[in-house]
Amino acid sequence: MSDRALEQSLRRATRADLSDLPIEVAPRLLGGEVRTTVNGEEVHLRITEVEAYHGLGTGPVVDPGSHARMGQTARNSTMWGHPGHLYVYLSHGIHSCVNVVCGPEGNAGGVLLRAGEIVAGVDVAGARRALGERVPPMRDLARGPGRLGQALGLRYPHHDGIDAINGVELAGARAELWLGPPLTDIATGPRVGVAGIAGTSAFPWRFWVNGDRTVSPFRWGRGAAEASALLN
DNA sequence: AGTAAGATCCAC
DNA sequence: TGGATCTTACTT
Repeated sequence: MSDRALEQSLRRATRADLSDLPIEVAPRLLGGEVRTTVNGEEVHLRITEVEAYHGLGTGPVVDPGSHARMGQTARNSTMWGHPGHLYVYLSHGIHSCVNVVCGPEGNAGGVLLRAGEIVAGVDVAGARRALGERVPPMRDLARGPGRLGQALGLRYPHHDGIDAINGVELAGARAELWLGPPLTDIATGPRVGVAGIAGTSAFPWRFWVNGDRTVSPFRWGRGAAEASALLN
């Protein structure tokens, strides 16, 4: 299928698409797109890698790796908001990472967008990602959650909570979420950089497009390799 | 009030 | 492999 035909098979996500548990919604986002317009500059990102995060009481098992594991706080309150809003948080004091809020209304949950391919607005994304003179190669423009957030132009705290269903402007930005037909070749595994048991195969809540070059490399979280060895 | 760790990235 | 950089949440 041509890129144009593929693009035309996409449709705007609805709230209903995102009202199931994060582990159910996460694989549905693969092959879809996030489109942002920030300060008049538009970028389209094809999603190739995601991770599901639950909240306290969301789903049949507690997720010890989620920001929402301890209940609602000022930082994570967006995770309790409407499905289709974006939870943007600051990682390591530097990187703005983007989640799609999902799950039954009133429950916390989200899907972290970990990597993707820039399919429109490559120049804009490249300029945002450039460090000095050096512009990263195409493959690395949105490979990893920090890079992805930067490429899309979404930043903490200004854009935390932005509505990607209705495309409501917030702090000079608009965001849209588009979904495609279900993909058949999806891989799963432990989440990247998540500490302890939550970062092991006991929580195979990372989903990616099998064989896609833009998927980020795997890395154990603190204590996760040790915990994984004990699982046997 | 102090501190440790964090859903990361980049250069050495 | 370690430094950047800062917020959050837990400890004293």
